Amino acid sequence: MGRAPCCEKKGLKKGPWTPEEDDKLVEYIKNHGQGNWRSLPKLAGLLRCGKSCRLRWTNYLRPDIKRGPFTPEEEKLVIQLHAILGNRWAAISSQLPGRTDNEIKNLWNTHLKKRLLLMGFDPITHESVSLQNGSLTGPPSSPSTRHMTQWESARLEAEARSSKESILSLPSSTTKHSESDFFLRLWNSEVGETFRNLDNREKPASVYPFSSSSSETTIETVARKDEKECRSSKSCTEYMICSNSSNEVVEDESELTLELLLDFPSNNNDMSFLGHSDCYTLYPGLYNETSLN
DNA sequence: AAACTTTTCAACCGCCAAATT
DNA sequence: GAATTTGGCGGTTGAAAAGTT
Repeated sequence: MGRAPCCEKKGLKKGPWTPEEDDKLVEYIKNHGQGNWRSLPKLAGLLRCGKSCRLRWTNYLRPDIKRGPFTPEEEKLVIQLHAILGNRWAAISSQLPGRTDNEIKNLWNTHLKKRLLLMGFDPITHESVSLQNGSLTGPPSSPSTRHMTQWESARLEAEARSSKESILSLPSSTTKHSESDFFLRLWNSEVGETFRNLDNREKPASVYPFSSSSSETTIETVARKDEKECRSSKSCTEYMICSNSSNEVVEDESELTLELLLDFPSNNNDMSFLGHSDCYTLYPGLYNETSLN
């Protein structure tokens, strides 16, 4: 015998919520907090399914929701995160405070997807493509493999970058340093976790030379401590996109990492490796004023 | 001004993993 | 350990709004 059913299916209201219903839901949650969505409708005097109440609250009524149109910066961030995460809307929205997964999904499907297509990019793989006979053409690759490859490549480069910095004892307080390890914090945050926890069958076979469990714990601590800073910064994703503008698939990542370590600029004053180029050039013209809505 | 088309986005649906009994 | 529900997620739908003819 399991638990009681989530709600009586009969006599429940569906469709758009009325202001009165919204008031009841907000008032109830204000007084009793969220949780136990099953009993909430009855206790709040609503003829709605608990699931419907939860959706209304999380997507519309929550006080921390940022309403209004997306800023160009937010749109850039969504595009960059989508290149890495794919259609993981909840993971993407966790990096945009005040925005819901539903809102981001709608933004993608109604604006960004079309814009990328118009710019000649496949909105699934983010690869440059051309339109022939109304269909996309370009190098074949599985979207999930593409996103995993981008993750792996970006992560390895970020780890190599981090190692280089520690070897050189670069001052940790510099802005560029915090920019460069943003990816590592993202990787060790809940977003990266969705990838780390993927079934091994989906992961490219590889060796992770810097990913000992002890270092993860340390980085995770930093990640939590700096979560606020992370969320307000877009430099990591800018870097990720930049570092993955090539379409090459990483075949031997430990070797690549070694190469990256050895490929350190001979001139120690050259800090260009920290990633400060105009990363949006991956999508040339995408954010020209004329291309914005 | 009316008819038609396209776009937007809130809400629903079904699936799945985790939790509960 | 099986059966069942819950909560969360991504995909899809359809009514309303906006745009076009």
